Amino acid sequence: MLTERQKMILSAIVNDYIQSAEPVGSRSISKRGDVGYSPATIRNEMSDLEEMGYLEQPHTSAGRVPSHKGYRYFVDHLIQLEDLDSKELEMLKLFFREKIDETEEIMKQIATILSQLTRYTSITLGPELFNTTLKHLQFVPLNEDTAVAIIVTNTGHVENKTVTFPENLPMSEVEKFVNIFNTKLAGVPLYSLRSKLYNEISSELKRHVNRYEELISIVEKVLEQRRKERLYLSGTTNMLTQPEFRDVDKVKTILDLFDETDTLMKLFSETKEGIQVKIGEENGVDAIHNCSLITATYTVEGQPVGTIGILGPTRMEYGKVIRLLDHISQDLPAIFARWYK
Amino acid sequence: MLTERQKMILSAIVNDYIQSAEPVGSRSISKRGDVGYSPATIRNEMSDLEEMGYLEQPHTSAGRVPSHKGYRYFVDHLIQLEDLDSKELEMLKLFFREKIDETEEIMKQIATILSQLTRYTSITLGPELFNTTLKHLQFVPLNEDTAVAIIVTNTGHVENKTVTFPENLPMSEVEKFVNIFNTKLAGVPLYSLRSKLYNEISSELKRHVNRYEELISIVEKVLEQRRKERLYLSGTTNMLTQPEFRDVDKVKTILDLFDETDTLMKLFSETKEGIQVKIGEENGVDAIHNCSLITATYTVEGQPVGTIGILGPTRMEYGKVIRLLDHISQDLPAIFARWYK
DNA sequence: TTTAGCACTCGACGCAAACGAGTGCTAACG
DNA sequence: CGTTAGCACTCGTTTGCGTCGAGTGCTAAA
Repeated sequence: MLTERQKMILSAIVNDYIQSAEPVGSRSISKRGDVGYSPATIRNEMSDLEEMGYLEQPHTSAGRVPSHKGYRYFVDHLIQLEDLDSKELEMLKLFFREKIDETEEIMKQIATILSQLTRYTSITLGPELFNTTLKHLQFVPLNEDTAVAIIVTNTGHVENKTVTFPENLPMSEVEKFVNIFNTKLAGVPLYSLRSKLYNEISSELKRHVNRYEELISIVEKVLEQRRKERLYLSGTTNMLTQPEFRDVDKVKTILDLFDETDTLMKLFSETKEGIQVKIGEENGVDAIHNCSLITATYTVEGQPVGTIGILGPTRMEYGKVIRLLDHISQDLPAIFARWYK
Repeated sequence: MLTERQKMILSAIVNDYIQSAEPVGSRSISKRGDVGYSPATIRNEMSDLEEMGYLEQPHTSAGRVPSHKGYRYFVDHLIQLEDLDSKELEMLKLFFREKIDETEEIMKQIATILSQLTRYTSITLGPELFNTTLKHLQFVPLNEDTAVAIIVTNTGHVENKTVTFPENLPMSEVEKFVNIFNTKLAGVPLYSLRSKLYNEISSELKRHVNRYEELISIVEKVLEQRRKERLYLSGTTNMLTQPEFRDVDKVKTILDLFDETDTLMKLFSETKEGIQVKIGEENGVDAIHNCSLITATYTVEGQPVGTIGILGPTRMEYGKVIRLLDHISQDLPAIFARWYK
C-alpha cells in the first residue's frame, strides 16, 4: 500500500511527465505549490517508489519517469478527470446538432473530432450488426451469369458485392428465392440471419427453390465483408509530433500497424464494455508496446454495439482523454436512435 | 547542347546518386568500368555541367547532386528503361491471372503491388465515369421520409446514399420517376446522365411526375460523392525509409498530404494521357516539392479512363518505375474488358 | 521525521583539432 | 589541345576533452 504522501508524489510525477515528456526531478516536484516538502524528502519517497516499481530512472543522474506499473496505479487510483473545456464542448455540441445521414459518415467524423481534440490518433468502430436488421435483399443482373447482390439494413447501410451465379440457374429461381427471403426475413437482425436462414425458412425454400443452398452461400459472402469496412482512423500523423516518436524507425512500425486492418480489428474487438485503458504492453501488439490505448464502448438500446478509442504514447493525457471518450460515447446513442426505432 | 561525354557523365552521376543518395565525386565516376577518364577530366566536365545548371553542389567540398534540370534532362534524353526482372514479372502475371470481381478491389490491389515492387508510395485512380453506364436506379425506403438511393452501373459498381424525401411527396410519384428513369436511361453513360436528365427526358418527366426537380437533385447528390472514393493509396510509410526524409518534420507534411483527398485528386487529375513525369516543383504542390510523381493513364476501349502513379523522392528510380507503370497500364484494359462489352 | 549540505554521476553542450572526401587550378604529358 | 598528375584549399564530419548542471544518494543536524 502507498501512503498518502507517496500517492501525491506519484501523481505529481505522472502529471508533470505527461506535460513535459522529460524525467522529473525532486526539485521541480518540491517547487509545486501543492507539495510542502523539500527536495530531499521527495527524493527519499521517490527512491521508495522506484524500489516498489512505480518509477524508473533512465540513468543515475536523471529524474524519474513513471513505469507501466506507475501509470497503471495512476489511472486506477489517482487520476482526476478534468472537465472538458468550453472550446471542446462547443465543438462537440456543434457536431451533435448536425444531422448526418449515414453511420459511416458519423464514425468518420467522430474519428476526426477525436484526433483534433486530443492530438493523438483516433480509431472508431462502427455499430455492430447487433440490432441492425434486414430491410431488403436484391440482385441487379449485370449480364448472364453475374449480378450485384445488395443488402440494405434498417440503418440505411448498404452492403454490396458482385457475385457470379452458378451455371444454369434460371433467373426465375433467383427471383423466388429473393421473394421468400424478403418477405420472411425483413426485420430480422443481421446477426441471426444465418441461423434463421438455415432453421426457420430452409424448409420453405426447399419446397419452392431448387439449389437454394448455392444462393444462401452467396448471401453469406456479402455479409462476410462487412466487418472490415467499419474501422476508421484519424490523426495518424499526430504520432509524428510526439517527442518520444521523433525517431523515424520507431514511428514507422506504428504507422505500418495502421495499415493492418486485421491487427487493428483484433486489438479493438478485445475491448470490454465501458471505458478501458490498456497501458503499454497490455495491448498485446508489439508495434505499440510503448503506446496506450483508451477505448469506450457505446450502446444502442442498452446494447454495446461499437467502440471508439484513442491511441497515444504511454505518456498520455489519461484524464482528458477518458473524459472525452466518456462524453462522446454517452452522446452517440442519441444520434443512432434516429434510425433504430 | 551537351557533348556525348557530358551526357555520359551526367547519366552516370544521376544513376549513382539514385542508388546512394550521397553527392557523387569525380573519383567514384572515374572508377566506373564504363568511363575511361581520370577524375580530373570528370571534374572539368562536372564544373561545366554545373555552370549549365544540370548539377548542384551542396557545399564547396562535396560531390555533385543532380538539379531539377539535370533530372529533367536525364528523363527526357538519357534514361534507359530497365526491363522488369523475372520476380516482378512473376508477381504481375500471378495478379493478372486472378479473377477479381470488383473495380475497387482491382485498384486497391494494383496500388499494393506497385508500392511493394517499387518501395515508393503508389496512388491509383479507378476508372472514370467514362464508359460506365447506368444499369439501375432504386430507392429502398427506410421509414416515412428517408430512403436509400442505390445506383448500380454496368461494371458492378454500387453507389448509395441515404436521402431524405421532400415533405408530402407521395410514394407513387417516386415510383413513377424511378420507372421512367430506368427505362429511358439504362445504358446511358454516367457522365452524360445529368444532361440527358435535363434535356431529353425532362419533358416526359414533367408530364407524369409532379416535383420531379426535387427527385433529380437527389440523384445528383448520389453521383456527386462518387469521385473521392476512387482514389487508393498504398505504401505511404515507404516515404519514411527514404534517407532524404529521415527527418520527422519533413516527412510529416508529406504524410499529411496523403489525408487530403482533394489535393491528391487535383494533383492526379491534371495528368495527361500516357506516361508523365513531374519532377520536384513541377507538380505544383508545396508539400512534395522534392518528390517526383510518375503517372500513367490507362484506357478502356481506347479511351483514357484512369490513372496509376508512383510518388517518390526526386532521386527516384525513374527507369524502373516508368517501365513498371507502362507495363501495368498496358495490361489493365484486358482486365476491365471483362465488364465492358 | 524532515531537511540542509555535499560529494558524486552522467548526459548535454561547446570547442578545437584531426580527418577526409572532394574541389579547382596549374603544369606537364602524349 | 585534350588529358591527367599533383597539390593546395575548402568545409562538413568525427573525435576527444573539459565544463556545466540537473539530479541523486548519503550523512548529519534540526
